[in-house]
Amino acid sequence: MLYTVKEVSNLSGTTIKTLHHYHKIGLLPPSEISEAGYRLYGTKELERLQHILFYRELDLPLEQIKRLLEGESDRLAVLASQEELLLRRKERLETVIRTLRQSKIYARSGETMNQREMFKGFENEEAWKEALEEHNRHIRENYGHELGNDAIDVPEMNEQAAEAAAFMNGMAEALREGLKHRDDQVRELVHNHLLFLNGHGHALSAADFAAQTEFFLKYKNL
Amino acid sequence: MLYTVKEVSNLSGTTIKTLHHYHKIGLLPPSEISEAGYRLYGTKELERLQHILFYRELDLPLEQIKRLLEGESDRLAVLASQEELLLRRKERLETVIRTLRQSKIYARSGETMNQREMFKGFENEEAWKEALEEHNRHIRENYGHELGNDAIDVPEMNEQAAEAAAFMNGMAEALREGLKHRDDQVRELVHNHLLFLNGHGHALSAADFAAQTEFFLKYKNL
DNA sequence: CATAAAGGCTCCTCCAAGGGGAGAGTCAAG
DNA sequence: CTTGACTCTCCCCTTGGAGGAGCCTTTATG
Repeated sequence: MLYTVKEVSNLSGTTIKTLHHYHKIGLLPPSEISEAGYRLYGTKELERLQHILFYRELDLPLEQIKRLLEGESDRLAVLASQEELLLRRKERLETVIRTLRQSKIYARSGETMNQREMFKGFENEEAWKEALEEHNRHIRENYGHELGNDAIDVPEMNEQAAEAAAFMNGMAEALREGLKHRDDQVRELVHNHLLFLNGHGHALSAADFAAQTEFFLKYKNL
Repeated sequence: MLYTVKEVSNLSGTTIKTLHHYHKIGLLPPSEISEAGYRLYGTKELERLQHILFYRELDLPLEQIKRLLEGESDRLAVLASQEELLLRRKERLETVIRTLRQSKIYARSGETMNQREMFKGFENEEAWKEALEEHNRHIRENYGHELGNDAIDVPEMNEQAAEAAAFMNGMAEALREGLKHRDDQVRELVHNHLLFLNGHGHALSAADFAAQTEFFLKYKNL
């Protein structure tokens, strides 16, 4: 099966101009050229284009993409390294979003923000990696465990996260609607939460939980 | 406090050349120019630069960024709309990553992948631009009622869940290791948690949070 | 005070990654 | 065989800066 420029363009979302360009610079030559000079692309080329788009999502210069693709012919290996880079990119984006949210809080309060903090996430690559380190340290220190690069059991994490979110949302709802009417509901909510925690390696008794909440009370004036 | 080009550059991660450029095109004029012709930037300019960088993260052309910033002088409104766009961007990135993972599965199995599916997340450029257009219209008209959360934002939900899980795990860890040694750490944990909640539309003050935990105490005997 | 290093300015050229459009050939259907 | 949708090449244009030359300003130091 061979595709014309327009078909490839429609499939991939790139423009015909871009395909011309990629041909000209030798990044994506068509598999075949018809007698009339029409570019025709096959499956291999579609795969290569997909690789190119993944790399482009990371803002790599085309020249570098070309070298990367020429150096590595194993599609699976390319995909794996691209995945890692895209995840880093996502983390960067998340840092930017966190920065934005911090800025909103400061803007609302009318305070001025630390100038360094204002630009977290925008730094250049090196500073960016440092920031990631710092972030990981921050997470480690504040939340007591690695969210970073170690082997994390993702489904397990997701399950925990879903439970925690459900618990938090449930509590929030209970608070909004007035606790008095919902004693039983909240009791069950807390109970389930404790069961869940215990079922996931957190040996947390109700008494401990109460101690935790007592502890919170010391910090009313945060 | 005024900053020279180099200082702004270091703070923000932009180059001096970029600052020159933004001055030349009128996107970010310095607040003041010294007798010797040196550019000097104040806090307002840093904030504007931050806005610019947020928009640039979305690949908006500088010309459009200029118009957007000129049309809107309320920092909080700008930040709110930028947050929405960045979340959409993150969603797009997540789609791309999903596509990549799907591709890995196919590559491993040796099967060929549906050509449409191969480019999920990329093909969306048009829809993405339309969304931006729509958003621009939105910001031009009014942004008074952006607080109403209509549909459920799935990535947003996931982030909330992850934060809640991290918070819970952190607290559990702190409990296990003994709270006394970690007062400051826990204080910060709670503080960050509150910041996070506030950043996500839960108008929860420290006092409210304390009230909530007080409530927990009634259930010591679960 | 002199002097050097570091930082700043303008002006000019260059680059990547395409976009726009002209002018002309090609293909498929009626 | 004509028409409309596609395609080709060629050339110039644009965006968002980067690099460097040549010259001025500020600051630290002996």
